[in-house]
Amino acid sequence: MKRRNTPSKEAVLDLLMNTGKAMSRDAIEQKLDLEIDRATIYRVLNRFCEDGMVHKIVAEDGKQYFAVCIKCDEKAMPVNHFHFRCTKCETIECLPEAVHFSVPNGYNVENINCVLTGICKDCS
Amino acid sequence: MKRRNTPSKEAVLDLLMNTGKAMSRDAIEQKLDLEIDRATIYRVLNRFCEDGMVHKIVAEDGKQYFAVCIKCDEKAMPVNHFHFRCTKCETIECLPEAVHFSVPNGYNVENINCVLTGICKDCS
DNA sequence: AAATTATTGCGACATTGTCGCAATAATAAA
DNA sequence: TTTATTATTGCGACAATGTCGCAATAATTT
Repeated sequence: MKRRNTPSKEAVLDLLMNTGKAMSRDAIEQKLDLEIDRATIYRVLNRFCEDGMVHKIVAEDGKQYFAVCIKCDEKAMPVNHFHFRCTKCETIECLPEAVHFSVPNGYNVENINCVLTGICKDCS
Repeated sequence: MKRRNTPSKEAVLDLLMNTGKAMSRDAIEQKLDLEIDRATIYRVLNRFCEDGMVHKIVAEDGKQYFAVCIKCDEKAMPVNHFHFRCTKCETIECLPEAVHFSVPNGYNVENINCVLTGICKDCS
């Protein structure tokens, strides 16, 4: 299962790196110059997630958002960080704020999904 | 807009109070003895939310889950608490763990949605 | 240049959540 | 009790999300 380099793959990754925010499939589709099929975009994104280059967040709107992890490393972003979704510009940012919590005995946490919703700095 | 008492309303509320967990529309539909239309269930639930009796969480599966707030008060549950979604029994619990965070200047938080996913005490 | 196989596009699908509209039923008024 | 008011329901329709199978395409290896 060796990965191959394709225009779709590069275009999506470039876009995610340039915007630096978490984007939904339709936002990606709109901002892209290329026309890429919906299913393909999801497959590309999910492959990125498998390879650990991208992480996925599900927001209150029930949609999946994808953000590059590299950006997180640059800013020394904690692994489990909060996300901020702006309802005006419809983007999601990774916040440099770690999620701290504890769970009762017997609970086994495998995944964390924390999203704060509101108006972001640029929009207020 | 005075609320009226209906069998649907009572049935849904009873169910939510008895299970004490956050349930999705389809889980509610299955566990219910009555047959209630999908749209009606959503309308009942959203009315509960408007009235502050129920709160809504969106999980990583992109679905909405609804939990009674009364239970939170009994246990002195913090307003913004973590939720735990078990992938085995497919239920969501309110955890007695408050969500603490801070946001950069200029950000205005209106809503909080924090879900931890994994295996719960009963299923492990 | 040919063979291998990862990737793509297309169509189809199940599912979620919402909305408008006419019919029904809960409550208030007579 | 009977009538009037209007909140609620059921139905159908709808847009949107995310997934999957399959045949065609194209990136990589031989």
